Amino acid sequence: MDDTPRGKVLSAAGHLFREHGYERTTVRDIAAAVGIQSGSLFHHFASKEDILKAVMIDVIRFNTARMRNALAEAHDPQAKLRALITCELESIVGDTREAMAVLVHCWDSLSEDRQAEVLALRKIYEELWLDALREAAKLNLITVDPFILRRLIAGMISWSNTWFDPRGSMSFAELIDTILQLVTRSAR
Amino acid sequence: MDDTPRGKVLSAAGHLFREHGYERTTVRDIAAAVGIQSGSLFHHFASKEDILKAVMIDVIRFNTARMRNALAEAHDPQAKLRALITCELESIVGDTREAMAVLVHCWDSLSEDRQAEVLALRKIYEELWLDALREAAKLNLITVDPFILRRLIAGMISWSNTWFDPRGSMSFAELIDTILQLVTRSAR
Amino acid sequence: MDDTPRGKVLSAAGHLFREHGYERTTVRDIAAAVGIQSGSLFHHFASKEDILKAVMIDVIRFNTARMRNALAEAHDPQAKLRALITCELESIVGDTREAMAVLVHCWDSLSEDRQAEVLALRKIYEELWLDALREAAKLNLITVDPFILRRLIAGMISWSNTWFDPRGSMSFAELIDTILQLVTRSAR
Amino acid sequence: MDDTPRGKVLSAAGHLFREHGYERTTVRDIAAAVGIQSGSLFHHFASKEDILKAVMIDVIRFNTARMRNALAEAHDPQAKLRALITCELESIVGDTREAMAVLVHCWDSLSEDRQAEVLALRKIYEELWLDALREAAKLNLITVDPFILRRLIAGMISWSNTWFDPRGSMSFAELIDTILQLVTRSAR
DNA sequence: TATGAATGAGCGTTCATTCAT
DNA sequence: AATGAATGAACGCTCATTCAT
Repeated sequence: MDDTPRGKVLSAAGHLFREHGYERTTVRDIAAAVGIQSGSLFHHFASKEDILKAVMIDVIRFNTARMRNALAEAHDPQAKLRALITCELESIVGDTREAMAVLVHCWDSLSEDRQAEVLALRKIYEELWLDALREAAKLNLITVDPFILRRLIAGMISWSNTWFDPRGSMSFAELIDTILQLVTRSAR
Repeated sequence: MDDTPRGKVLSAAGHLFREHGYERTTVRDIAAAVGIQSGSLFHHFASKEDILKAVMIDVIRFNTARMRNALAEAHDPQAKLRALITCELESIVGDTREAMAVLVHCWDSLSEDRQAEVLALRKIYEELWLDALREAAKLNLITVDPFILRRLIAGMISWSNTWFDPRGSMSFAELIDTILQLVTRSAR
Repeated sequence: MDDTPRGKVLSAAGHLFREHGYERTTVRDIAAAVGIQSGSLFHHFASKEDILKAVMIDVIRFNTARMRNALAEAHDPQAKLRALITCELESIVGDTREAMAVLVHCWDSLSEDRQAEVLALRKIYEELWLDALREAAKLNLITVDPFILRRLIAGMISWSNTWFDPRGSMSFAELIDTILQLVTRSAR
Repeated sequence: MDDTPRGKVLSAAGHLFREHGYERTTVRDIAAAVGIQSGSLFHHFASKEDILKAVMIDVIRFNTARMRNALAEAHDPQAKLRALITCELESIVGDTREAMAVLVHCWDSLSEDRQAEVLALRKIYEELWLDALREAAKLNLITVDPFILRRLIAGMISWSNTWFDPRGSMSFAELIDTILQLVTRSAR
């Protein structure tokens, strides 16, 4: 994705944090994956935790931007809902899969200070969801309280990284439809 | 819950693993929480990982038993579904909240051997869900494939431990109803 | 050999000390070999080191007595030399093999105080050798200084536990003859 | 001998292993003797056991080379025998005294894998001895089977580190002569 | 005597971080 | 920027010994 030293570190770290967890990954592992010495990492990042924070921030920024773009092309509430589900599923099981898994899984490894920084960006992302859900609620497209529904959807989607395989019996598009049906048919 | 040394260790470990994660919790932390020396832990458990395994096994056994009891008193598919959702939500946000969070969150900290042992018990628990969902599918109570639906439900419920507060705007009973509606109304 | 608890402990300890060394053998290993709990060992011996000391003292006493008996039946210097070599070889490769290996191998694991106690008994044993060698020197049966020769012989014999196998190409009797020849033919 | 960090560690370890044994020597003892922190040891050696292995391998290599040089200047079987005894005695009571004592005394502390590595080098060294003894046997310089005689000599020489003192009543040269006489005069 | 839970000091080893080069 | 040796605190675990029962 990114050919700079910083980008290569982040990509390797994302992969390793996801595979072995944050604390079981050593800075030597990351450095070795990039092809440098562990001491050299500290010219690019002040600490191991800062690498983790950067992985998280980058992926949130990237997916927020992608979601904004998708929403810009969706012209009714139903289409917006589909766009949101599609984008979030894509982020969870697609290209940013590893960094997203890190975001969920390694959250507690981040100090409170750094959690707050990440949370500020996350909030912007969540507002996109809540705006669309509130609009859908007004039109009775959904009946469950937007705040609650957002959390139930987040659970379904984020959990899908533990089991969904695009080469399995259910396609990516079918999964989107299934979730959308669960969420909206309940409004009939 | 359990006044034996073993029980006290497991309860303290569950709490600490959940709060700080498995690797950030030291055996000295656990011992201190119980009021013994760290070396004494090893009279009860062969290793730190065995403590983690025991936390997981105990909570699966307990919740499998509770679910069986609830199912025994549910006499139609709809009631069974409600019983399952109630039990699992109870396990996630209620009394076994901490151990259940550990089960999900610390999974990768367990060696493959031990994962297999836990998985064997987990399979029994999942069979209970799949049996009920297959029965509900036959009656068109649900339309989504039981295997897929089980995973979507698991996502919603397990994620609820990150946000649900029984003292908040939504009660425990309302949450059960909401999930049940999402799952079954989609069948209309 | 000895059916008392003390005897069983000493026999098991000798075996384990020889096989794994003193520090790699735990009191739990010894207790398990005897069929008791590790705490119970301390009703018979004040410490692990005292067990080691007892193994050493017992084997020295036993072999000193055996040597005395053999010497009593040897009526000339040549026969006495043969008796000494035979007894010491027997102790090293025969019945007391394990305890003798412990005596040599685990010597440095003993505190200086305890070493002195064992050394006092060892001195009596060595006097038996030196008396016989001095007598042989007077008759020109040997030419090397008795004190030096005793050490060279001790080296040959004690080292034999690392390689001699009575079922191998050389018999026990042949080994005795070979050593005797090396020691006495040099006098011709 | 060697001024590199590696050399200083090996020298300190040899001294300590010899004085207190392998298991009673801690990595902190070794590090303190070298003047570094215990953790820093592990930049040079992967484990404590690897330090022991390196001590053994270094001393075998060194003494094999020395023996080869000495043999190259010995032009008849008698001279070769004297060269071998001189070199081995020198290694046992002279400059490499401590490492040689470690080689014998700490053997069982080495894992089987590492023992095999050391044994491979030791075999080369022993071949030097056996070649010379076989040649001496052909000329009736010795009568005892070379294989057996090698072991009796090894016993005498290795044991000498427990008692021989060059400042004592017997000189180094006299000890060599004494052993050579015992070994060769028996052939007359 | 025997038990077995508990102690507590110490073990080999790990690892994020520093810093002279 | 990059190196790599060094740090030093902390880790999981061991084990001889004690002692209430």
